Amino acid sequence: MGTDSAGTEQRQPVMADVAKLAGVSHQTVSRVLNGAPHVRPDTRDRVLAAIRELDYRPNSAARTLVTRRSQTLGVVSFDSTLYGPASMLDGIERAARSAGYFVSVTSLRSLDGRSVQEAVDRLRDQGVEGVVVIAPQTSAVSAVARLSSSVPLVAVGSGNQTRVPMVSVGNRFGAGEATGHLLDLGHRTVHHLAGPANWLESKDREEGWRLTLQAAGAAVPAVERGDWSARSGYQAGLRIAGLDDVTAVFCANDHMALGLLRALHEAGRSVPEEISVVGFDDIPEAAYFTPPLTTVRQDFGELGRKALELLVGELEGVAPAHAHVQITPELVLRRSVGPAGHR
Amino acid sequence: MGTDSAGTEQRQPVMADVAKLAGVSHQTVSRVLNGAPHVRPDTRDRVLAAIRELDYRPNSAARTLVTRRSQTLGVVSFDSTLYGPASMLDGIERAARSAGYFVSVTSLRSLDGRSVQEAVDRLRDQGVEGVVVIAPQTSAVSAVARLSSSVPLVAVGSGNQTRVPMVSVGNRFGAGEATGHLLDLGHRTVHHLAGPANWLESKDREEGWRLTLQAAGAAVPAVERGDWSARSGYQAGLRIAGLDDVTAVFCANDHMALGLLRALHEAGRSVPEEISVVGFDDIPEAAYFTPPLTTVRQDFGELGRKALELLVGELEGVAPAHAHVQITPELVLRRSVGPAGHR
DNA sequence: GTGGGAGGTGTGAGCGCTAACTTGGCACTA
DNA sequence: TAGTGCCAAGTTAGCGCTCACACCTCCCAC
Repeated sequence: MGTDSAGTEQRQPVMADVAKLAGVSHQTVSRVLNGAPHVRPDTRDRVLAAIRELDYRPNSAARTLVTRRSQTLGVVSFDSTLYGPASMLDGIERAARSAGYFVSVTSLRSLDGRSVQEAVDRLRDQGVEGVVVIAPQTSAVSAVARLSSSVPLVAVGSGNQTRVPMVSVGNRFGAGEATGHLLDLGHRTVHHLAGPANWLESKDREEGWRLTLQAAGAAVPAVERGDWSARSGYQAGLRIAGLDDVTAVFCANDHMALGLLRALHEAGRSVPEEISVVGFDDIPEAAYFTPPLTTVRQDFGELGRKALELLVGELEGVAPAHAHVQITPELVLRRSVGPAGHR
Repeated sequence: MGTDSAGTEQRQPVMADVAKLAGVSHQTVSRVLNGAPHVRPDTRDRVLAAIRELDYRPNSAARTLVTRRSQTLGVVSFDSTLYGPASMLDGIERAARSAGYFVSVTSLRSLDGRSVQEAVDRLRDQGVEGVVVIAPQTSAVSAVARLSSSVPLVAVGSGNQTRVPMVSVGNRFGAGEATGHLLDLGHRTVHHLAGPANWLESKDREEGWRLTLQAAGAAVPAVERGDWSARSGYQAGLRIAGLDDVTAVFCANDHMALGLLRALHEAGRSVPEEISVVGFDDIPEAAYFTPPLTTVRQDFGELGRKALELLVGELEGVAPAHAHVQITPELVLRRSVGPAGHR
C-alpha cells in the first residue's frame, strides 16, 4: 500500500529525484546547485546531467524559507504611465536583474501616507528584501520618513529627508541653469509654469528659478501652476498668452511645455521670436516639438540604477546607510529659446 | 544551556508565538488567518489581538511552499519606457492587485526567441503562477508560441497565434478607419509611415491601410518605415516632404507623427492645408501637437486589464483556454486632417 | 439514556530546501 | 605504525506554514 513508488505521477521533480537519478545524496545536489566547493568534477557532471534529464527546477519558496532571502526587491511607484517613473522602473529592473534580484512592483492610487504604508506593507508581506519608493510628492516623502518598516528602503525623487537613503536629481540646480540661461540672453525676467504644489520636484524647481531671479535682481512674477499634463500646460499657456510682458517661460516639465507651445501658437505668439520657452526632463519627443524644445535633461534610467545600487549596498552591508546620491541635470539647447525681443 | 527560552531574541514572531499568546494552537491561528469557518468569535478576537500585539506577519514563503501557490504573476515586457507597454503594465498591475496577486516584472533586452524563453524561465524559477508577455514583435510572438513552459501564459499584442490565449487591438480595423476617413475627405490616396517590419502591430496597421486603399481603388504608394520614435518620424518626414504628390499620411504611431509634423513644418508644408496627418495610439500629448493630431485611440490600460483577466481565468479554471480577446480602437478627430487640397 | 452529528479545537506530518554536523577515505608526516 | 589533516561525501534537523485527521465537547433525537 506504499504510495511512494506507485504509479508514474506527473509531479514536478524535486531534489531527491535528482539525487536518486545521479546516485548521490540530495545534499550533494544542493552543493552543485549552489556552487559549493569540494564536489568532485565527475560527481558534479552526473548531477548536472540528472538535472537536465528531469528538467529539474529548484523550488524557490523552499529555498527562501530556509535561507530567509527571497531575492526579490519591491518597487512602489506612483503613476508608472508617466515617462519619468516608467524609465526609473526600467532602470531599476535592469540593475536588479544584473545584481541577481527579482522585482515586484506595485503602484499607488493616491499619494497619502496611508497608501504608501499599505504598498510597502504589501510588498513586505510578500517577502521582499528591500523596497525602492518612487514617490516624489511631499506627502509621500514624509510618509516614507515616518514609515514603520523593518525593510531596508531607498527613496528616489527629491527632498532632503535624512532618515532614508535617497537618490535625487539636482532640480534646483537644473532650474537655475534654465533660468540663468534665459537671463543671460537678455530677458528681463522669466515666468514660471510650475508643477503641482505638493510635489517636491515642483517645489525645488520653483525655488531654483526664484533664487536665480533674485540673485540677478530680476522681478519675480507670479507662478502659473499645472499638473504636469500637456492639457494643464495648454490652459496655463492661454493665460500666459494674455499677458503682454512675458518674454520667457520656464516650464517645470516638457509635457506642460508642449501644451504651452500649443497655446502660444494658437494665440499667435511666436516662439522663440516673441517668447522663449524652456522645459524640464528632455523626454525623447522634446527635440521634435514645434519648435524643438530647450530643456533640462535628467537621466531617469541612471536615477533608477543608482537607487538600486544604494539598496543593494544596504542589503549586503557594504553601504553607508544614510547616503544621499544626487544626479546632476544638464541644460540642452534647442530652438525654443532666443534672445530677448526688442520692444 | 537551553537556547530555547534564553534571552529576548529579536526575531520575527511566528505563528506559534501568536498561538501561545492567544492560548490556542497554531492551527487555530491559521484558521483565523485564512478565514476558515467554525472558529468561535471570542477565540478569533483573542487571536487577532495577539497578532496585533506581536505585529505578526505570516511568512509567505512557508505558505507558498505548502500550498504551492505563490500569488505572484510575471510580466515580460519589451521596452517598458514606451507609453504603450508602460500603460499596459500599469493596467496589469492594478488588475492583478485587485485579484489578489503580486506582479513581478522583467524586461527584455533584445527580442529574439531566446530572450523571451529566458525571461519566462526566470519568472518561472521565481515561482510565478502565470505569465503575461507584452511582446508585439513577430519574433517574440512566434517564440511565445514555441515556448516550452508549464506555466499558464497570456500574450498581449497582435497576431493570430492560436496556441496561446491572447488579447490584442483591432489594428487592421483602426488603420482602415484612419485611411478610410482620409479617402472620404477626397484624398486620392494616403501615404503610410509604418513601424518596424518585425512588429506585428506594424504589419497589421500596414495591412489595414493597404486593404482600404485597394478596396477604394486608390493607388498604393511605397511605404516609409520608422522605428516608432519621433526621430525616425522626422527623418521619414524629410523624405516625404520631398515628394510632391502627397496630400495625406497615416502614421503607425503618434510619436512618429510628431516627428513627421516637425519635418513638414520645417519644409514649409502646412498641415492640414497641404498635407493631412493621422497617427495611432492617442497618447495624452497628441491633442497638443501642432496641429492637434487626429489619431486612432487604443486603450492600453484596458488591454492590460483584459490580459490579466484572461490569465486569472485560466489559472482559476474558469476560462476558455484559447480565448482571443480583441479591443476595438476608435478614430479621434482633430485638426491635423482636412479635405484634399485642390491642385 | 444512549447514539450520532454537528461545532470547535488540537496533533502530527510534511512541503523542498539548506545548515550543521558526522563519517569515511586517502595522503602525508612523525 | 599511528597520528594528523583535508577532501568528498552522507545524515539529521529544522525553516513556518497548511492539510488531514483525531478529538472533545455539547445538544438533540429516539
